[in-house]
Amino acid sequence: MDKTFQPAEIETRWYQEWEAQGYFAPQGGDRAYSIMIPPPNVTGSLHMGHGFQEAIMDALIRYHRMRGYNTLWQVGTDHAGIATQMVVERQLEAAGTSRHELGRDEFVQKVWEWKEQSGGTITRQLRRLGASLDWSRERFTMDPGLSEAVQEVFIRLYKEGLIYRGQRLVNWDPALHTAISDLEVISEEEQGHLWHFSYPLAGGEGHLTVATTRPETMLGDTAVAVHPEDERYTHLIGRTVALPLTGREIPVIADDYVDPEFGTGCVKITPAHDFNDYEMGVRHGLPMINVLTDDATINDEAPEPYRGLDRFEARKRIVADLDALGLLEKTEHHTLKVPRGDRSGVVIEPYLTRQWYVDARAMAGPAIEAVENGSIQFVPKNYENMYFSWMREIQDWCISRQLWWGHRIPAWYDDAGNFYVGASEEAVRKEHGIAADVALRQDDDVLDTWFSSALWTFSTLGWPEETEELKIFHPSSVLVTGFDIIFFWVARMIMMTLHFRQEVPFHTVYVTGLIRDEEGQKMSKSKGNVLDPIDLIDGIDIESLVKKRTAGMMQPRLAKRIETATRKQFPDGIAAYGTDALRFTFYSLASTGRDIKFDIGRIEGFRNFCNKIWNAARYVLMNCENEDCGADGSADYSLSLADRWIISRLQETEAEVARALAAYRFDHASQALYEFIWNEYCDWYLELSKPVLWDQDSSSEALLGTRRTLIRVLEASLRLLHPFMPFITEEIWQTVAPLAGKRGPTIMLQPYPTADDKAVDSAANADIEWLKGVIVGIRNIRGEMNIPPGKALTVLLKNGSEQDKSRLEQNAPFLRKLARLEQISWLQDGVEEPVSATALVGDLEVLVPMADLIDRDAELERLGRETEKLHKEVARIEGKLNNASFVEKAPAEVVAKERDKLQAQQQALAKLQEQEQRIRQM
RNA sequence: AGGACUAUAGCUCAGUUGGUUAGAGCGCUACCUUGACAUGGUAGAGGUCCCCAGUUCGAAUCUGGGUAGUCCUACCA
Repeated sequence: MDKTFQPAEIETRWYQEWEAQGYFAPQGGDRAYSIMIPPPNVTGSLHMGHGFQEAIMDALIRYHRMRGYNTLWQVGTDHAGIATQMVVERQLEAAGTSRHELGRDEFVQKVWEWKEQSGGTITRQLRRLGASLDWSRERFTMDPGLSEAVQEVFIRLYKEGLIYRGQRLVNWDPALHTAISDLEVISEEEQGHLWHFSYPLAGGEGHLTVATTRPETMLGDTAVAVHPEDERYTHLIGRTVALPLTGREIPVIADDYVDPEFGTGCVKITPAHDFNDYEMGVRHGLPMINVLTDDATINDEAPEPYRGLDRFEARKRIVADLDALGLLEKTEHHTLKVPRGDRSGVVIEPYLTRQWYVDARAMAGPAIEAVENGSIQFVPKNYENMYFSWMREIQDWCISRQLWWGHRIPAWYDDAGNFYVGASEEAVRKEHGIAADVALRQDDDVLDTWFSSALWTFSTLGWPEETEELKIFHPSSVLVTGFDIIFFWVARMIMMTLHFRQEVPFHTVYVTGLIRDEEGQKMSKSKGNVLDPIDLIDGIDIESLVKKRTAGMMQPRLAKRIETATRKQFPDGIAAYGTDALRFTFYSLASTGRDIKFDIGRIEGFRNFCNKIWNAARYVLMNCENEDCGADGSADYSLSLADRWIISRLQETEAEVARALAAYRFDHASQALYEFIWNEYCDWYLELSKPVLWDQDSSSEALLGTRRTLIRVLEASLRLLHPFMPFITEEIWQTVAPLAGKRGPTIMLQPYPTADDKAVDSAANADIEWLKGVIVGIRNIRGEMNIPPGKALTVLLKNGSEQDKSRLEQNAPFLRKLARLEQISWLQDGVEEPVSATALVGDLEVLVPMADLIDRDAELERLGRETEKLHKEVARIEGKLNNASFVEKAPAEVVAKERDKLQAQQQALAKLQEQEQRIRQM
């Protein structure tokens, strides 16, 4: 074995082996456990959020697989309609063409080509993470099978009246030329203006003043509204105003919606271009005049001078023209929320079109109930509130998109404007008796990507067929995802699955926090703070990192800033930490309900942890290979105190890990493992094994007992750790397992260690604590007094109990080795106590005679610090016990505990003060 | 505007039902290449648990009110 752990070669070798051998496929067990991966964008690449979530899923999957569950981790990718289409369109643009030039069929063909070409990236990256996904069952949302499920769902929902087609205002993306759902609109505050315009009353005496942030929509105004009880305006209700620039007259109407306090209390109403105005238009039967085109330029409904102008150009012109007419009263600065498309970034227009909708209100009821009655539980629980509040006010879901990449809507139109929903043109003709000479044209639109994702848990298992897999693996066990897609995906999955399967899609939703950079900023390309999980695994030099972060930047200034910041943070690039270290870092940071600031320092610590494990294994193998380690169980052995103790601690660790995983506390699980392996197995147990292994006089039973324990505890620890660090554990386990009497082609399919209560040995724990106390006490004196580490000390013990005496007798060799002692013995009765530095272990006094090696003043200072601490503590407890109501009201055991504590501390204090006296008299 | 979450060591974070001498990792200081590991070992320093009030014998922990930050939802033209 190398002196340091080298992950790179090990990782690829083992992953290929596992996959080739089919270890990832479900096998065995009556109990099933399944997770459906949130399908990543097929042409995307892995980011830290993926890395984090996949690490968690893989730990759960490996844990259950090892526990003997029939375990499925379903893998697949999403066609990601808008995102993918945009990428390919950009490529076409770069090549000097466009999708419209290609035509629909050829364009879709191009997208498929792009999918074939780049679709492997993310799945390769998933493999690098060690994710034990069942690749033999890989699915894609546009596979024939899944497409069939999509069509089936659409047709059935339509026939049940839960999908309908309607004309209403939608969120229109003028750059992408498609409707999008309300979830895909991001509203953020931006600086804008509030313009006040005069609308003259028809008839010429006076005017109303309206305030607007969007002057261009005035071309489509069909009313002015005031509050019905606003005394300033009640007399005008029912009259009309002459809408400037248009020559139209529009009524003044009354509506509660108007806030008399805001602006002038008069609102211009544009039902075709504003959601609230639309509602009011419907209430009052107002005409709806659409003045925009698909591109958000002014259309022919508007007066001639404005036709063909871009909306923002039109805005300027209208303000200028109104000003010229003396109708612009004032312009105020105003911050407003501007809705932008989450993909395109352009301002979204409320736009009147015909679209397909899912009646989400009807489907939300059972979905709310499933969470209320606990059929589905969110971890952490507070996300349930978020879910409820959204579900209770859910809007109908606009599912049609004016794109070419996606599941085409299974509806056909005839020239008379009738439409028919069915599986195919033939099916539609047959069902509705449409003659062959009647032309039918399929709907041009495709479905929202989330429509197919909503079916993911059951469509991947073969639905609408009643497959065996559906029976076994559905509902799935847990969904692991970020809170940002609870509405997009989780809620819709719950609705769809309940409707079509009459069962929940999953029992638990584990909601992870967001991975942010070390300053708590969201990672984004434009901020240039993105970390690629693969770079943390393989490492990257600074030049490549800078290049990667600044590639494709539109603004050179931004690129410069990113470069400077990157060079400052990573002057030497990023080291290769390996997958296991990265994964363990994710676990250690995964406390629930909290975003994660990813600090690069953490991963280094866990890389070191890998190295520690590696070297511990080297030590164990060095002492066990080619030796009898009790693998066949034939020879007699005896267990030392240390052996019994580490076995006992292993059980406790196993219990702790199980507890943590049951609660999705990966941070606790990782911490328990880290502490056990490093602070107990390596720091203490391996050291305690040395006096046995290196002693010429050790009995063969003792040697065997120690070797046996060394190897078996290591072997079990590797299995315990495997779900979190799959690669290093497999690599070491292959060599270690046979020595521990275990065989198998892979650690992956070995049983997961479970705690054996009978092996918990509290006496051994107490004895080791004593041993540690004595050693640490002596080390402390050595460290504080600057006694050279090589100098062997003579130590005297004083005031010991019978138990102390027997403990010393049994452990003297360990003390000598670990504390570097020449001799350790009891202070003889009647012998003058030498002036010493003192450590206390309970009542036992550990004396290091000062002779000439200890500095008198240094020891006095050290004792001073100790006694000061004790003084404070004694005073604190005395205060408590002198409080009558504490003694009276606190539970007796608490009071007794305080009394014991006080006594112990007082004794300790007295002893140290005595020592202080003796030294002073020197 | 409504709601959720967060505030603990220089930094990143743990802290179960109120009773701990408030912990870990990183960083820092000193010493050490001892036959697994310097990606290491030993020892040490470092905290007004955001503030105020309350409940309680007792509060990092419970309640109320602030302050600061993050996020979600809705939105006034």
